[in-house]
Amino acid sequence: MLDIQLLRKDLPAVVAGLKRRGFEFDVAAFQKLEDERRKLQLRTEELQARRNALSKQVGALKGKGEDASAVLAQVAGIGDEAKANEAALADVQQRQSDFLRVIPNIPRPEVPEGGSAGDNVEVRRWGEPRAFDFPVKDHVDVGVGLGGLDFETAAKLSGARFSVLRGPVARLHRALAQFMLQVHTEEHGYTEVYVPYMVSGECADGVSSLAKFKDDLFKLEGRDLYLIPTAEYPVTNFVRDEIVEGSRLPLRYVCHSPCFRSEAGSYGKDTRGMIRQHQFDKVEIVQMVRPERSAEAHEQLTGHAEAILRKLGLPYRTMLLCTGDMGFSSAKTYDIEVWLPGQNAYREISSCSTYEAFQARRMQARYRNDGGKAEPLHTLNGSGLAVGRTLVAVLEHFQNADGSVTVPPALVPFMGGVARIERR
RNA sequence: GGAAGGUUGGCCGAGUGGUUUAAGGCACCGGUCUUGAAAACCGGCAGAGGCGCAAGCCUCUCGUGAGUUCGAAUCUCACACCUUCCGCCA
Repeated sequence: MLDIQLLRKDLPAVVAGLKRRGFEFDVAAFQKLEDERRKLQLRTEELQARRNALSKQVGALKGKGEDASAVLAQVAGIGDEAKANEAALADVQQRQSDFLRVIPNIPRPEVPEGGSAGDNVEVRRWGEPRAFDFPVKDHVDVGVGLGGLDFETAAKLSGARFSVLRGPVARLHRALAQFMLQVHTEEHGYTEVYVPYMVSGECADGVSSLAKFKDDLFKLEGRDLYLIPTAEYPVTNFVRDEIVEGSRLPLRYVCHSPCFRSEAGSYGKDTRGMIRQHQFDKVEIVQMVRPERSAEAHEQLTGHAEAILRKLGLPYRTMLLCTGDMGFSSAKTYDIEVWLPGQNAYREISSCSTYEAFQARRMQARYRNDGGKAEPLHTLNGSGLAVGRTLVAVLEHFQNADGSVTVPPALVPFMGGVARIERR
């Protein structure tokens, strides 16, 4: 959520910042809520102050054994009036909060303006798409050919957008997650965490807007619990309602978890294979940092995600998302896109964002700065990486003419020494 | 599912209707002392919000929400969460 102080102090700057991402801030509605709130708050507090002062007099008089009926007569009626005003104030504050919580973050100035993915800017590229001297298959043909990918059984169990993995392909999937955890914990300084795969609505609204995006989530029937669409949901909420000592920052967590998404708005997209599923695994990296360190941490975290692809030998490019392609809570996002020979295209395999204080304000996550004051910390996260899509990239990039797949050297230790997956 | 106990500031903890302006301690910050450090001593120290040029003043918050009252951390009701025990269970 945006800083309401900033809205009061410099509304034009907020309006201009949001306009860059195509969001029209309703100035008139905000001003109306502000005026109403201010009036009610002043009146309410005045009444409360009067009631408190008079009640104190009653206490003093009764303590001395004197007659308090004159003061009691004065205070009569103030209580009811105060209560009516309190209720009206609570109502307008709720409406103001509802209004603010569906407003997206303001993009950082260096984020390019644009309306769609076509306006994203490539910032770097690593590796060369492999040249094949045989007809390239996509991951579905490679995986099914190996007997390791089975969408028919998955459909029988759960319908579309699920997959079943078998044998060495299932193990390769596990090896990828293990490898990523290994690199992030041993080389990048993250602490591994295991978390609930369901979170409360309050947690969901802490990282994004539940009101806006609840259709993208799977909700448990009759309970205020949602299946997590990413480990960002539980992990970022570690610091919800906390004041973290400044000396403990930065906090760095890595979490391997399944992710559940309804893909409500993507009915026709990527229906083939395991690119877009209702359930997929992801290794997520999360940081909580001091505000002055967040820009640097964002670059670093993006580099941590890229490192996985380099170690695997998978070509990729890194895109700076334009204002129109960014997520609701993000101030700046890099997408890492891996080369998929089967699609002859770069496809998103990681999204690395800095939220600055946007999520922290929603979550009431603060740290104690050097002056001893509590202020919102900054949160960041990125996929490091999406395991399912990494499996897709490995199957396609390392496929051989005979239908086998070479295991990337970095993964061999996690495959029990197996260097090549062949049809059995 | 049943029963009992509990929830107070960054942490621990006192507080059963009115000088409570939430005691005291720990941690933290500043200072005195010291070659330096520790100890000791002195001082500071919750959060959110409003009004104000400012100094400052005011309001709210003792798990959450209602209620009783002139006045609630304290009394009543509901709910959430935690702990322990019983039952069930991977």
